[in-house]
Amino acid sequence: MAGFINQRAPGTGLCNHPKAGVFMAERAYDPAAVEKKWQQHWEKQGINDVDLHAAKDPYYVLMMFPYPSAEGLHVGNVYAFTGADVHGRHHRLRGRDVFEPIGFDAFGIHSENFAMKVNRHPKELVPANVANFTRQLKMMGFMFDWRHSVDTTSPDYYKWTQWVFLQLYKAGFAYRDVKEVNFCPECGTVIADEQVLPEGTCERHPETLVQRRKMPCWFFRTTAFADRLERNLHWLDWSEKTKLAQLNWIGRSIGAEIRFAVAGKDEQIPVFTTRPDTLFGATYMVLAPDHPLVDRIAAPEKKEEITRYREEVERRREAERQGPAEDVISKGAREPAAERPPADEKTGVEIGARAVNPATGEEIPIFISDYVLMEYGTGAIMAVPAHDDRDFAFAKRFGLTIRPVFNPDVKAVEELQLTQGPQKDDMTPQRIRQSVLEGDLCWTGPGTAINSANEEVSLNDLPVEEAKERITRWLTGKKLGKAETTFRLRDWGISRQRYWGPPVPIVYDEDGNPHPVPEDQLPITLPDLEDFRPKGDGRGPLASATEWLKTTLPDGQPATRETDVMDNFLDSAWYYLRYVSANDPERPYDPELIRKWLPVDMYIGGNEHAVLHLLYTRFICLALTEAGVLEMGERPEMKDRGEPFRKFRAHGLIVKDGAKMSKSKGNVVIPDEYVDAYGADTLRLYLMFLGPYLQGGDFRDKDIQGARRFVNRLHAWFFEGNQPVVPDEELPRPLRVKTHQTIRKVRNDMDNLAYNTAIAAIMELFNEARAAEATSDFVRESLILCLAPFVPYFAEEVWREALGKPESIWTSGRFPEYREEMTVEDEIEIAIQFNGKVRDRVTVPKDASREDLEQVALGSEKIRKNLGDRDPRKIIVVPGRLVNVIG
RNA sequence: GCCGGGAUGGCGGAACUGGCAGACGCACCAGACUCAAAAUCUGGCGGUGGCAACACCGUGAGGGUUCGAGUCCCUCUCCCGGCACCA
Repeated sequence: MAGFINQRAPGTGLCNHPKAGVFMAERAYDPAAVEKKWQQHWEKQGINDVDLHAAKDPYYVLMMFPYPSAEGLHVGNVYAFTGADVHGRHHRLRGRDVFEPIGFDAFGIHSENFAMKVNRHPKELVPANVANFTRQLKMMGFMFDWRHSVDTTSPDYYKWTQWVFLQLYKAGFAYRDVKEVNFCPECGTVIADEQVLPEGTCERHPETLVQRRKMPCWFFRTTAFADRLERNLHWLDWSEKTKLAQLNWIGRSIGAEIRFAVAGKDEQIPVFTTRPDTLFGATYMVLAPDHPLVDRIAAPEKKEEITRYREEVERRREAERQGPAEDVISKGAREPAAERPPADEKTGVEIGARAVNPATGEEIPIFISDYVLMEYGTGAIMAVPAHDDRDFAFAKRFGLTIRPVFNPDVKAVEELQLTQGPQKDDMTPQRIRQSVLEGDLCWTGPGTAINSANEEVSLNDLPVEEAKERITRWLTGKKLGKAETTFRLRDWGISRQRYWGPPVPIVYDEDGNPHPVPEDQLPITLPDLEDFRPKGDGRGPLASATEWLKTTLPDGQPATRETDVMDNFLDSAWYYLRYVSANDPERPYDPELIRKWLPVDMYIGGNEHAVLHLLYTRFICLALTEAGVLEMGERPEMKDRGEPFRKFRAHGLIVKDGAKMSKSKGNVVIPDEYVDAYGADTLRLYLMFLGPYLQGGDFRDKDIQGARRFVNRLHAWFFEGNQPVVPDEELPRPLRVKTHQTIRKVRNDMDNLAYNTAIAAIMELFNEARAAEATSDFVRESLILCLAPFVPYFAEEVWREALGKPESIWTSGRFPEYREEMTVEDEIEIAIQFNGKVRDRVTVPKDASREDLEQVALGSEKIRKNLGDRDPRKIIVVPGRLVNVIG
């Protein structure tokens, strides 16, 4: 690991030869000195500080603020921040007033668990970690305006986090409820749905199974915004993969709610279905085992069986949770939890009541089964075994009626054949259709309705979509149902039975009724607790702060404080709003600055936050806007005024020598070591060069030397180059063309965050410029301005010391303009193909006509040889590219 | 199971709306400088055959469309990510 440190970075000038050393050390590139010099200089001059009020052309660049761990900045953070900083710096060179803030997300279980591990108090650890992070961030040369930094653990910050809670509470978007929630025994607290891994384990403790517990908790009504959260994704300019993850998570499904009457009782069972068109095929119903209606309608003699089934379900759930856990321990490795029992092994109990199918008037049996979940839809379904796999499996198991109401579309059946390759047996499309019609096969694909008519409505012969429409209209008219959309998304549980977070600003009167804390009493500071560890009894550590707990209502009545603290994700769900007014004691944010600077122009971060942080942040922004306490500026492309980020880009992940970095593998790249050996500029340049930024890449110790060599060569060329500097017009045309082409390419690549190819283009230009007889100021300035965002210190050194500019590149530099007519050579090389294979290459004037090109091609000796004495059958000319002679 | 993304030299990775595959960099090889090495500079560098000119093969596998396919269409394999008894 430390091997490379002992190697001398190439070309530092400090070679072993005693004679050479003195001379070279003076002139060679010394990143440590250069970077220190400009860092201090910039800080003194306030180069990175933006006057938010005076700025004329605001451009807000945001990156995901870090959790300041004890280990310090990870190369993953550096990678993420560098990409964002390059973007910000480039836009600064394009003349924008760029605001690029940073802060620290120091509250939360992460910090708290670490504190417990090392047996220290989090409040002691945070300042040291923040100081270390600050040092590292400054070292890396990011363009942060440190005057706008925030720390979520500071009462000056969390006062306003509590304020956010109160705004949501007042607007009806926050509520307290007793629900089944996820409880991580290792964390000793409730966690959000989004923090539970697909394996059913805790995000923080991937080997600990999350329990379901019924507890009183605070929730945010994310579901109230499900529709907008989903709808806006379709136009937001975000990375597709991020939007897709959110779409999956929100899970909109469009269908209908249909109410089934219970025979002989004054009760109704509403169901949600995406296939109302199959209503005539609903031959039974299923309720979730814990559906509240079950106890009201079940036949008395079934009660015992129902209770037994419920217990069985509970046991099985428990077993499912624990089974895989033991596997994990015995295997000593994390494996996905064992699958549920095969989906076709359905279980359930008939509850001895019957429902009426509103379309057929038929009485149908009602079951409870664990394949229906209380949390989704209405907790009840109409079962159409002929056209739903799960219902089909259940019906087969219990011998229930299977009534086909759709005739499978033959074309679809044929495609099914195709896509599934050669069938094992003789399941021809005809056979499949026949089986479906006989109720021996389940068909969920397209088709036309059959057996679907009553006296008032007929769906027969209609395709699926039209049938849905017609039946929904009929149901609506009869007041038996209506079109309905449901979402998978559930409300956000924000209560944490922990210490290290902002206390929920709620107090309870003696009857246990919650009251919001008046805003002028904020912040409710965290009491100093020696023992901040969770007790595991479900109550937070704050419950033991006896003095702190006691308070009064505004009218003087005694009251008790809420002991839960708020989820860490709330701290980070509004920080970008606070940045603009980081030190304002009077208000969370200055409305004028918010209108001017928000929504954020570019947000760059990791896709692992696609559903957690990014979804919560959007929710909070929509909710605050809805509550009337937030109004961002008008941006024409933002079709919803409550969306916080105009653009979001998910950067890729960085691996080490092809393997994921992890502490256990000991292959974690620590930026400091590389900065020491190569300089921050070189590390930045290398990180941006090692692969496409949006896809990530592979960090290799050897390769970083290439980046360093490039900077060395640049340094030597700028400071010791002895080419004559002539007016640009006097340079040979190819070099001038290359310069303009490069400027165009860099501009484009920067817009697409395609940093690796931008750097490659700059390297190409430099290779040509260096080989030329002479150079020009335009070439030199273009080179350094294109490269500057990657190597900010080095660029300043060149700008000031080599080019002799009086002012900083970061205030006086302007990204160069290219001229379109200068991006094309007078003469270009085109390929001559014979029958599609390149046989020759010729140089022709750039505007050669098709006829000229044909003649040139036919004149080629290679082509003549291939053609022999035949005439070409055809000639294809692609101007500017190639000529293809077909013989 | 469903939905995304990906597979290109020894390696990281380029390639606009189908148009010269392998830019740029790493590694490697040769040469220059040096007593020597390192650093630096110059040149080479997909595979096979050939002294060479050149020829053939080559973008995960197989098929197709096209004058022409890394790029478009179909099937399959493997890898990464999201969702998953969601009605």
